[in-house]
Amino acid sequence: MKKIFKALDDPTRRKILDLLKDSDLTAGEVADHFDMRKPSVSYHLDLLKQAELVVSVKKGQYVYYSLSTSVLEDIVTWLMGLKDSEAPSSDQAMSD
Amino acid sequence: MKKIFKALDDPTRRKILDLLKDSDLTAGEVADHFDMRKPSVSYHLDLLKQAELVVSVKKGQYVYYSLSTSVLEDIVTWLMGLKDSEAPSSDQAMSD
DNA sequence: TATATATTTAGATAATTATCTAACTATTGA
DNA sequence: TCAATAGTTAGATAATTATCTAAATATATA
Repeated sequence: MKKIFKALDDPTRRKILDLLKDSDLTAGEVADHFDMRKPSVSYHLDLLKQAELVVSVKKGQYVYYSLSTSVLEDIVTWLMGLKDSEAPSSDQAMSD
Repeated sequence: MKKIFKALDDPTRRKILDLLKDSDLTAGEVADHFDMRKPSVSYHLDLLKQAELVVSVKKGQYVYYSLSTSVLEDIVTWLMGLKDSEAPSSDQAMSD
């Protein structure tokens, strides 16, 4: 969870996720959407990968990135848990 | 959304939200749950307040904090939007 | 009124993060 | 084989963030 929250706390990374929502993209194609050097975009892609929000597949000289949103389950569950405070509090340590 | 993602990207603040899920607390009571000085906790409470994830009410010399999760709607909607648009590519077809 | 308690504000500092340039690896194709 | 292209890694730096101590504000109470 820690890494996912961190990954989501950045406008560039959130925009990358939105882009990948529409279609898989190479690292270069992702970079084309930003006014930023490629190594910086690579850095953001790496953080998204660490959070397991994206996966990458190398095809020849290209690296394709695509969304992988199964890890969002936990976060959505936690957020919904905040919303109905009357729920039985199975107090697991997601906060750390 | 920016401020909400920022507010959520910290273990102390996430734990504060979990605490407030169970009951409203004064700033001091919140601080008691952490190995951290009161001004630091006050700082975190302020960020949560800026994100409108908590509200505070002063009663005498105490300040009570409570959860205010309506702003989570947007985030949950956005997250679910990412999930829904999964797999535009060569992945497995959905089973019927 | 004076003192204690609860909380926040101000200012300093250490830690973390995002960005850059330069250099490196891997792959393609002439 | 060599040059071009795609992408990442390394190292430096600026910006942001989390923490602390000291001081300020507000309230309660003896």
